[in-house]
Amino acid sequence: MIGKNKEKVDIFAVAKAAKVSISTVSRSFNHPEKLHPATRKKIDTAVRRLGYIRNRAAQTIHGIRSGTIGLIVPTIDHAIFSELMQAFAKSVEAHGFSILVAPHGYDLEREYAAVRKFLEHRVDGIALIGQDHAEATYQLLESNQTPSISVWSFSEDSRLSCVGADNTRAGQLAAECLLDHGHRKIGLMFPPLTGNDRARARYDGACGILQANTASQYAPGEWHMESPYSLSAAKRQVSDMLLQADRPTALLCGNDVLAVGAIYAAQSMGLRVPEDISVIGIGDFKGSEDMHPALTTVRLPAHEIGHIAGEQLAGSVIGHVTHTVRINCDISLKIRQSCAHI
Amino acid sequence: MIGKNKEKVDIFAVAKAAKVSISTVSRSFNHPEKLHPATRKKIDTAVRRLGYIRNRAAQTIHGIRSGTIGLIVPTIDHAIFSELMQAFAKSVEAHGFSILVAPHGYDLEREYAAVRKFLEHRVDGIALIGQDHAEATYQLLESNQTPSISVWSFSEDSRLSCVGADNTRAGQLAAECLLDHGHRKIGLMFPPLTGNDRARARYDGACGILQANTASQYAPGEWHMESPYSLSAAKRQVSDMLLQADRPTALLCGNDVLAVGAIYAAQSMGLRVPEDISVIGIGDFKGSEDMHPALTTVRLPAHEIGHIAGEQLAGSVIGHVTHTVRINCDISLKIRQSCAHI
DNA sequence: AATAGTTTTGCAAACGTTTTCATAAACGCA
DNA sequence: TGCGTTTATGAAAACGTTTGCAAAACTATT
Repeated sequence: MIGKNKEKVDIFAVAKAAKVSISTVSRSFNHPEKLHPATRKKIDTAVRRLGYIRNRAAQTIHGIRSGTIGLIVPTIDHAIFSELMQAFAKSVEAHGFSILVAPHGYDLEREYAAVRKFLEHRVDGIALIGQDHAEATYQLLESNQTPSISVWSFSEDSRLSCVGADNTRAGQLAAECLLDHGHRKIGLMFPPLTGNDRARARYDGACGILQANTASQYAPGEWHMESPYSLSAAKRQVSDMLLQADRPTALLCGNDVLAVGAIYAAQSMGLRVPEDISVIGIGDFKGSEDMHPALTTVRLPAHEIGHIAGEQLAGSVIGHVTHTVRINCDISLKIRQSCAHI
Repeated sequence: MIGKNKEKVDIFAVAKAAKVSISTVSRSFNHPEKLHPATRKKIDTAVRRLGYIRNRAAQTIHGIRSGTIGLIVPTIDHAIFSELMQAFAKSVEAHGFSILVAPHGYDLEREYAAVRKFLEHRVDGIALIGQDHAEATYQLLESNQTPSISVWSFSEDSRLSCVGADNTRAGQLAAECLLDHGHRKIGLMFPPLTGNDRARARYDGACGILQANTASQYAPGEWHMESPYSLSAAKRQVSDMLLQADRPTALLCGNDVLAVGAIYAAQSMGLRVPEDISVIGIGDFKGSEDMHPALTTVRLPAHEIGHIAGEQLAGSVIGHVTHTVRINCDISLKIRQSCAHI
């Protein structure tokens, strides 16, 4: 633990200190069983005394895996992705990988740049969120043999391996739930749809069901809101809408953050949820279940998705998993308190 | 964009394709101005045609920076750290770094392991959360010349450079706020204190104030709760406590997540916040302001801290910042609706 | 047309490892 | 004691870059 001498401490320094050759030192790390116990001990002591730390970069250019996996997300800063990232990180770390993260702010060009950068770092695998990516991104990934996976939305004909859930179905479930509860005047609030296949699929799913039900007045004009992915923005949006004379009896929100914002908006105006207005979300984030009223929502298993994605990606790096794999995680309607029968 | 030929495409391949030497190719990346425009163009075309991607590992062993910064956090999965990480990531990325993340689950041994691993990857800088670290971690960081920084809690005698806020003061502010509102029967709910200097400082700060006020009954026995960092756990905890005959009039929570859990607990039992029980948090996470009732809390500027930390760390990697720096970001009491006068 | 100066390019060493192959040391057995 | 094995170690090439230095190719000047 001394090792504060100016000399750079590389494998040569260790070799010298232990009076062996560098090959032996290297072997003591990679094939310790091939060493004479005494030699191993000598080396161990030298390593400790010098505070030697192996240089992965040097190993990497030798063709050995870099031991890193890249995870590119729209943003780190929101409930869904945090939960996903945590699970993903945990499972790839169990396989010994470190994880490189890059947020791109829903900008597909920046996403492309992030992929490039990660490839320069020679990551062993790359995970992206969803299926909306620049054509150049797909091409880059395809022309490289770097294993990659698309996380969060399932699709039968995804260009990449994917593990996720059926967002269209999620939107349908939410809409059906509202209809089943007797609602016909239904407002919609979704995040911006461009470059975000998850939101788009949910939206399409929901609209499909609502349109099919001729009696429902879904989202004409001001009942149809677009809100950035932010609780306070959603709250503001909904507050304005609720001021209108004719208001919907229920609100279908593209994700739980928006839904929570909607509920807070209603509550702040003195309206009761669900008596005065029903709200349904999609996602089932941490806390959605615990809030008051407990949020009715469509559960997407973020943790499970992240975990499986990590396993899959690690698996295809290590070599078990070789071909494209597509995994559809179950979603389910969680009927709680924020939707009333009408 | 063809480049799907099996041949590995390295700098030699590009050189051959462009009919120049590898030195020239290398220079075209690192000192493009030294090249004849025509040569540069030839190389550019070859690079594009072959889909060549530079190998950072090779650059790294040459002594060039790896272009990565390590960020080690207790968990990715919670509001505070997400916001911090996002801001941190954004600011270091602006300087061209990629970021390696590792969560350690509040386990200081795992934190040490993460530091080691990052050093193997030859990160250019390391950011840790708070000041509680294994002695071995500190020593490792000190014997290495890798710039490092402690984020989130400020301390005048921190061993590492730090940028953060005064958590003790935060605890004090919260306690003072409750006392000012006339509360004397005050319950406390904090996350586990070991290995978490932020929570400990807040706790000590709060208790200091409460003890100094002889009239206050702070947290005897069952008013004194410890809850893991989870909304639902906090909710359960508080629900149980509120069942007791003699209950506090106010609850001081170690962070906003716990506070929100407390509020949901009260609401679910039919109690009104703040009329029946007041709640104060610490942190001011996203959404705290928007909830109903709006959460009274002590604001710690997560975004600002993350941003400044990123700038500082990038700065000391690049070389401007050379000596230890300690930055104390302002905190402030946000009086909103969840605390009543008594 | 020759010279000096400048720009552009190439050669080769260096970076810190891993690994193949060859050699040296140790061992078991007749 | 000597032989054939087995086990442990070392020498050197390879990995994909960057860069100092020197050579070559231009430009400008006379």
